[in-house]
Amino acid sequence: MINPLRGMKDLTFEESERFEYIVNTAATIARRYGYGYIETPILEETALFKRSVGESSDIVGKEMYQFTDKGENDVCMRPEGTAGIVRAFISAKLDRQPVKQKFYYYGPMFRYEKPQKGRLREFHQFGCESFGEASVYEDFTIITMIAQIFDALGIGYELQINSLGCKVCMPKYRETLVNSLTEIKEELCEDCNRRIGTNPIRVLDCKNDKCQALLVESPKLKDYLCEECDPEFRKLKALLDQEGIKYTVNDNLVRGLDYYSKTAFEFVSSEIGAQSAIAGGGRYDRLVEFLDGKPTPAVGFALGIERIMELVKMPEKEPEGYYMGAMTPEAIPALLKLATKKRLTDKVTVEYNSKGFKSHMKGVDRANPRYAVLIGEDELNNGTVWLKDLESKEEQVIDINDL
RNA sequence: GUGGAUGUAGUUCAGUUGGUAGAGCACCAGUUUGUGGCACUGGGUGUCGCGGGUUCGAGCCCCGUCAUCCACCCCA
Repeated sequence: MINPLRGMKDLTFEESERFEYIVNTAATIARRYGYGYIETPILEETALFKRSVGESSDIVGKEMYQFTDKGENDVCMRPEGTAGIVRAFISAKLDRQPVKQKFYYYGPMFRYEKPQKGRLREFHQFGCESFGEASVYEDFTIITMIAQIFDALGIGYELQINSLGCKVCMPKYRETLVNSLTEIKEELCEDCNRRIGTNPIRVLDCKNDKCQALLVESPKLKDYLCEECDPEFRKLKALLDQEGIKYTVNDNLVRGLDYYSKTAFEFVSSEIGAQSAIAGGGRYDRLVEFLDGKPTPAVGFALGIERIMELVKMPEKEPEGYYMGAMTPEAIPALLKLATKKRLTDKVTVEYNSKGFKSHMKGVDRANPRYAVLIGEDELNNGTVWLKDLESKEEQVIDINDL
């Protein structure tokens, strides 16, 4: 027997219904905010992710499904969605037009990690990317939209926000931080020491208790935000307060991907184990430019569909359509004709085996239809069908053409 | 990549000091060619993850391996 690869899952029945429900709910809301659907390739040039996500990140450093294809191209399966969308945006030369563009997408992402609860090698994200809008109002709007999606799905969450600064304030802060970290270098863990050189901001995110204790005194980004970033972050908080969206400011929320700037946020759930982030995103004003486009401000997010599947409560399923069965084999062709006609408008389940009444009724219970339609010898001879409304329990024999 | 736990029927699980596999649920058939969900009767559907080893004999003990789950790490 051939099983799915490690960390990859088949979705069927309740699970696939959950998946669809989440995507549909999110897409419906995203469209109300002006987002249009975009589809980009799963396979991309490896360079795309090296330049966007960043070589210092774990995602690019050790988790990519990367290989050389038959044309000797260095390619990989996308480990996240934003890079591909930004590439598509630039490929279509949309960066040359001063028009705002908003896209939503969903689909599989691939990371070669060790699987655990809420962490798969192939997983699915739904995401939105808004291009050309530099205003913090857009950051606020996108957070509001996510909150609305989770509310619609009946999911509780905690929102964490932070500001990562911009090209003016970040370099200054970074320098100060590196100096401060270098002083306590010997006491910090191995990972942190490596990060001082590659991506010092990530040191703040270290889960090691000893490191965290040492970092209490280290310079805080919020004290270094520039004249533009500081008021914007304040404005964002004021807007969230006004909207009644609860949040906590998390100084250590630095995001795992290099391309974020200014607003960064994460939606967290306490009910799904250690992998608690159910959505994350932020602003990435410089990414378009990094990927050779004209400088274009942008903000976006992605939510983890599998993680949300564990939390969502599905609406109850209403009985729907028809179950059709025959109690004599000769009646089946007539049944098929009827089914084709009804399928123009309704869901129809047809049982091809002719069998007894009781047996059919068991099939009815399984199919959960609104109506049961059976044809026996009498009905076949008279050109009628036996029809039962499973809700009202009323039953009647009617002409086959009247159904 | 590191660590811990677990692999027995479709599923959830039991299986004693080592003696050749069992229960609930589900499923199928019948009671019942014409009123379902209930009930009763009957039916086990299995490479005990895989490969070695010890033993007269292994689901059980030993070694290896694979997979799953959980945590670290990372992140959606």
